[in-house]
Amino acid sequence: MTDTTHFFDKCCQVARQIPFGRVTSYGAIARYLGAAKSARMVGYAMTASHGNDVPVHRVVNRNGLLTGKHHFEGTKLMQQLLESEGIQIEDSQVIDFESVFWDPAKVL
DNA sequence: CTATTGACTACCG
DNA sequence: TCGGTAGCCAATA
Repeated sequence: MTDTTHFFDKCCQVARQIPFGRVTSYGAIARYLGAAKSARMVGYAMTASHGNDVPVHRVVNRNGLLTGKHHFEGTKLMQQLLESEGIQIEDSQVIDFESVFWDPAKVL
């Protein structure tokens, strides 16, 4: 596991630790992993982890926009999930994103 | 090994 | 404010 897959696994681990009713950004996770420029890889890892217990729906882009909604069954499924957790969504974008934002480095 | 791609981010006009 | 371009890096073909 000390290979390149390490990055992939770490992303899943962090995403799994996202508390209920909170969200985080790809860049935040990437930065925590020491690869701030690999934000895309975080999202890529999410797709691969999409079949695991990883609440990837809590991961959004830097603007709080649900860019990954297309990877779910329904484009509105991701939004519904977040709203279900008490997060307000408008036009596939997280309202008060800063308030619900969860920084991995802050807990880990 | 090379080329393409993508759930990003930052910069530019 | 907004659309297009560039840079980045790892996985996949």
